[in-house]
Amino acid sequence: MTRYTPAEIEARWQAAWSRDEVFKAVRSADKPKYYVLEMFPYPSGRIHMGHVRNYTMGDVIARYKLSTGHNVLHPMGWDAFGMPAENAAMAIGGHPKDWTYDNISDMRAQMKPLGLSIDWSREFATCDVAYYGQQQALFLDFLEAGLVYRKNAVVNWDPVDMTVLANEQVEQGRGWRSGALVERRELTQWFFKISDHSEELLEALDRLVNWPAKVRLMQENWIGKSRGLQFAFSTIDAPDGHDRIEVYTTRPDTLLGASFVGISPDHPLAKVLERDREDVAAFCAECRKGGTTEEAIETAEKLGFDTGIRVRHPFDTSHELPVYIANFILMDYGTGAIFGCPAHDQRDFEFATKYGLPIIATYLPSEDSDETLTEAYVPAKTEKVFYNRGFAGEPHQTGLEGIDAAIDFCEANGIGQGVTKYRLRDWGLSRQRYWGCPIPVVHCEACGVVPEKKENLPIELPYDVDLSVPGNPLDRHPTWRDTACPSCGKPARRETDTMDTFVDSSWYFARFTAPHADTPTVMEDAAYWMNVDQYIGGIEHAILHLLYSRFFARAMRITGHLPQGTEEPFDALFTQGMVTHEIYQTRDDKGRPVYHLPEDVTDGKLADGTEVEIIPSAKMSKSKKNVVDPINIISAYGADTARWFVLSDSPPERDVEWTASGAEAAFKHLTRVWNLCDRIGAMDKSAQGTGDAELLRAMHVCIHDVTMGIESFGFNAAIAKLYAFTATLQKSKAGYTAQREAIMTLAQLMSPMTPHLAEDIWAHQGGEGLITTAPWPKADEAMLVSDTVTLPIQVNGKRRAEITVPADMPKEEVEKAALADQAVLRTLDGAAPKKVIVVPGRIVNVVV
RNA sequence: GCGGGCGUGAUGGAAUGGUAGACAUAUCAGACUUAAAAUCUGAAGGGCGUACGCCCGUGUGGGUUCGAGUCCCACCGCCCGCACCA
Repeated sequence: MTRYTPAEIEARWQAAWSRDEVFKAVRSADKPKYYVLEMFPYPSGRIHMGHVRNYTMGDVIARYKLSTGHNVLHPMGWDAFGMPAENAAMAIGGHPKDWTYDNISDMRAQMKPLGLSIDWSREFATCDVAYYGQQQALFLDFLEAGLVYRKNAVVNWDPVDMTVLANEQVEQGRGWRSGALVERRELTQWFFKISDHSEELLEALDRLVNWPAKVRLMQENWIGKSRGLQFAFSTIDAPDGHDRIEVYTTRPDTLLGASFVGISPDHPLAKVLERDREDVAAFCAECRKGGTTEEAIETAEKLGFDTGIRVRHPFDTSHELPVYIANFILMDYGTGAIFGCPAHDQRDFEFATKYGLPIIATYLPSEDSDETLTEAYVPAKTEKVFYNRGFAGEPHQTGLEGIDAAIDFCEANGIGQGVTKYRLRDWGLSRQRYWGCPIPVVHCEACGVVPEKKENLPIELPYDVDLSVPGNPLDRHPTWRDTACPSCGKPARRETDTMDTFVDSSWYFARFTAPHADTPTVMEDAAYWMNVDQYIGGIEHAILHLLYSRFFARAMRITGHLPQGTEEPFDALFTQGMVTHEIYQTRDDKGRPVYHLPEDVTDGKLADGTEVEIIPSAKMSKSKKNVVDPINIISAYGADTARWFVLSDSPPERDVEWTASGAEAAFKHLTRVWNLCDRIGAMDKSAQGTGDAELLRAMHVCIHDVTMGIESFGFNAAIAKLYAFTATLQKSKAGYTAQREAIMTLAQLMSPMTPHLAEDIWAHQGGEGLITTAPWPKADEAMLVSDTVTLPIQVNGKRRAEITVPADMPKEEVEKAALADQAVLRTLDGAAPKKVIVVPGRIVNVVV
């Protein structure tokens, strides 16, 4: 008897796959193509279990599709620009480029032992000049097509480090290094005109039927289409040029409940007042403290400042409302000005209470409701309410009807127009950082902002930069900025902002179809391989990455870099869960938590016998030390065990908890299968046995169940079926021929998950060629149906008995048989059934 | 704050509106062994009962249905996203 030695087996089969180039993707008209893609990793330096899970899922699909006769494209690359490389350079010295490429080679070396079916010849990193140079070409084409423009936008500014901060670098309103209170500051920045495509991006969601409904819903809400009324209040005592304040409201039916007008601190009127009045300037400065995230703005204390300016109510010009500057109003949405209706908006209610403004209800639950409110009355728009201060439509109508009637009324009376707006803002791509793709434009004193010439691309990042001080090193570089104006030829200066790393990840899937081309894409390759048939990644990318990629696919189509029909680049999307682990913690002498690695804890104790506190499972993170290094697992048990376990214990869309016992159990199971193969291989080839038909029937059921499981991402359920079938085979007394067929089929069904073990079993049993390229087994339909069926019988919905009847017995017969059952008769106790429900093949319910 | 999701034994989870707890872990018992490990066999949601069986049970409270873990409403808890993290 031989032993299961994964280290030896896995190296051998990986070499065989590589030698035969079985995963190399080549265009071919003979087979249907299938493009499977997992979201590419950031090269942090170590692969983690989340990567193993993500890439194993993609690999299962890729290998399954390969064996069902598809021409599979399954590539891998690196999302390699970004802040961690700069942070590492600042923290430990070294250069972001070296750090990144070293990490890539480390991670590639850690990934290869997993035995993924990847075409490594297509590998690239987004920080390769060859990639980002093509990205610069795309940018220039987008610019020419009017898909890019410049405008002012607000950033987080650290006044001590004198640098722009990412939202992530703002901790409780302070800069993460300096600890200084963060301020908002305006800079001129580049933007993609994604908002021009709002309606399209929204409307096309309906066609993404193979996307999770929740992702589509999240994108729909993010785009945020709304219909409302835009109109102007005329002002009293306002500065010149501000005799009107335009506001947008989604609830024009509450217009008679208006008790104030609020404008953003960034509103043009606020800016004019700020210039001349110290009190306004002080208030606006106060509003600009804190981070720029919507969360920070929404959760900050609501502050208002009465400007003294008044506006006239459009319905009754003698009715005047105060104009406040308020810190919770976003300049980016609507017109940057609102009217406040405290009765029907909780935020306005709190604001009105704080500043002593009237609270005027415009609708109430019913005619006899009390008009004095203790909180805002905000019913669903579909709910029927009584309009006590309605001005359009019926007194009793839903919010939606009220809104429509109000817009009609206002338009008819010349007070504004009904307009459709979107919450989606244009995508700011400028970053004041070194380690990103340089934006290929030049600033010329005579010509202004001039696009670089394509023949001057790529604009390469300089290597000699100083990252020891905060801020953008490109700005401080002695010579890199100096260039000639592409238009007039006079000395000019390069743009020093680089692109958001989301740009890099918005077209890499298209680049994989022609990864080494000297144009961004090659039409024939894109036409053949696009779209991605199955995209797999984390739910955290549900909005931004996926929306940006959808926009980019459209922009690339418009600029001729992708063929028609690729506007939605991902045909199917799957969002997988995280890998979690318990956290082991002790306390130091000051009571602060000290974390311990799982490998240092046995039975809840450290090596010295100290008991650890066990904190329930959480996302694996270095800081909590609840990490298991895949490399350790692979060297202890092999890649097949790691792959099997990450798929086995939880549904793929949910989190999976890594447990040492689970990993060990996976290994034991694979050993069992190996031993089973060994035993069958040693059988007398002419041996006859009993139960051949039962074994083969179970095998066909297993083929059916596992195939369905893989196709529907039910990997954990598929694995459960494989466990059950292995047990059946182990106990089987069938003859050699049937057992050999069973073990070879079992190996095939396991091969997407545990490809190395499967290859070895296949070879051991004398299978032809590689199991990887062998055709997927087909379930024989005739073997799946059985002659009899066992039906549970319920009385009033409670299970009381079961009967076994022929599968094709007519309903009436089943009903008779059920009512004749002893246990049923006893339960009925003479009562006459009112109704009998027979669901063929499922259940019988007797109602009394 | 806003948007989205999730909640089932000791644990991870299974279950086209149709027998809740498949499969696995941990636990217990048995076989093998001088013993342990490994391996194999079996038990097992809670309660009552000698047993046939009965009652309760999918976060909480309601509702729809012949029938609800699954659909609807409200609440509680946890997780993800919020536009410069990737």
